[in-house]
Amino acid sequence: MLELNYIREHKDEIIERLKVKNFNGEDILNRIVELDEKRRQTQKDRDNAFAESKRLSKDIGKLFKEGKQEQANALKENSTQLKNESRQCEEQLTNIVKELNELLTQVPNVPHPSVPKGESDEENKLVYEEGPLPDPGKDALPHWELAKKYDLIDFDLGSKISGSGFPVYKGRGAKLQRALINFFLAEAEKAGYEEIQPPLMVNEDSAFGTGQLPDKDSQMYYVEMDNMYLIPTAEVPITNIYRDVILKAEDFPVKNAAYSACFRREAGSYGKDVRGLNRLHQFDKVEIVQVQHPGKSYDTLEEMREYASGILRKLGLSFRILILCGGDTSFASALTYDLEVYSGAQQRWLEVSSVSNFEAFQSNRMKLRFKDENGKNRLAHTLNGSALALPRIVAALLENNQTPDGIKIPEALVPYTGFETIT
RNA sequence: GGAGGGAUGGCAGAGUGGUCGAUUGCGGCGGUCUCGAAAACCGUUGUCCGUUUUUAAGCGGACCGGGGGUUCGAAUCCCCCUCCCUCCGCCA
Repeated sequence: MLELNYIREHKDEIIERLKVKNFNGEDILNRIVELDEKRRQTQKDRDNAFAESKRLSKDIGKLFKEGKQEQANALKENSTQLKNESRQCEEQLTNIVKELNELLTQVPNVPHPSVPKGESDEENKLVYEEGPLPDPGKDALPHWELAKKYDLIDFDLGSKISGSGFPVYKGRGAKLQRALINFFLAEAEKAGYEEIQPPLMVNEDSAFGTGQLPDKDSQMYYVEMDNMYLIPTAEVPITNIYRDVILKAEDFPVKNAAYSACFRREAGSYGKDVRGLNRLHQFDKVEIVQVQHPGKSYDTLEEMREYASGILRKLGLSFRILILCGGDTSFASALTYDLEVYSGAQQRWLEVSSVSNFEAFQSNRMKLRFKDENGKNRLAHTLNGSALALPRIVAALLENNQTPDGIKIPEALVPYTGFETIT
């Protein structure tokens, strides 16, 4: 949610910049400014009426104490009248604020100047590439074949138990998952992130705070009986730790890491995108979250991007980094980097990490603030990134490291798996 | 799931219809004292919205878990919800 003050003063600039996200904000922002104006006028009227009736009530109380019943009763009538007036104002005000908030929650975050205009992921901008493209050879098998061959993952079994998109990891497949999670968490700890184990279901306030609601609710699994949502990422519970919190400047940077299962409905996905591990309804991920001073959040974004890159490097995976174009940047994000690894057998790039700066967009929704040098409360900036999402890492590792003698486990991972090859 | 008790300012804890945004203690901040510190003493101490003179400050309004109601007036009375505690039941 954008700050009202900011909208008031930068309306035209915001409208212009939102075009990069293909969002036409002219009508909605004009209406917001108009409602804001109305809100302030109405509040003034209401406050004046309230102030007056408050004064009267005090007088009435005094008169009663002095035993002057009749005078008091006379004043009562005045007071009742005033109350009716102020009640009308109050009602108007409630309606105005309600509409204002509804509109405000519909405006996406303003993209950073470096975000290119574009419709879809095809227009994302390549900013970095590292390592040779892996070539496992002509006879290379895609990961779903390898998973079957070595009995690592059973997709059919998952379908039986739950449905498509819920794979069952078995034996060394399960162990590989556990090894990756431990490796990622150990790396995060080394980098100064405090580990958190969050709830996997969240309430409405939390889902709203990070921006999943009201816009993306069809992407989340919803437990109607208890009005809870299964988390699509640990970002949601972790960032919401700081909802309604006022931090001290010296708390920055707040750094948390969490492993969690993630649940996504992925309505509308189809074809090669959902083959094997490419897109799942349930998957594992280690997420890193930082809360940072507004002046430093972009340095932090670079740091987090570099951190995720470092893990890929340690796993020996070639990767590239893209800046998402406006159309592909999420509702709440101002700037997002995607990290992609090359999947040798599928011969395509797979997104394994997404690192974003939300600036004050989430903070404003969840009232995450800090006391600045002058003792004033200001909104903090929030950032998060995957470090990393497991399934596509597994896909790339299996495909790129396949040899006639089996699948080689990257050296950095061996201490965690306890085996060097899958044969 | 059933029965009961509770939710007040950073924390602890008063307040059950009338100048209560709220007694008090602790903590925090500033000061006196001191070479310095402790102790003691004095002062100060939240959040949000609006507004005025466009630093800072003053003024108006809201906020005693959340929402609604009664009343001229509610932290205090009534209703609904959430969370916490105790006991019973169930249970990984």
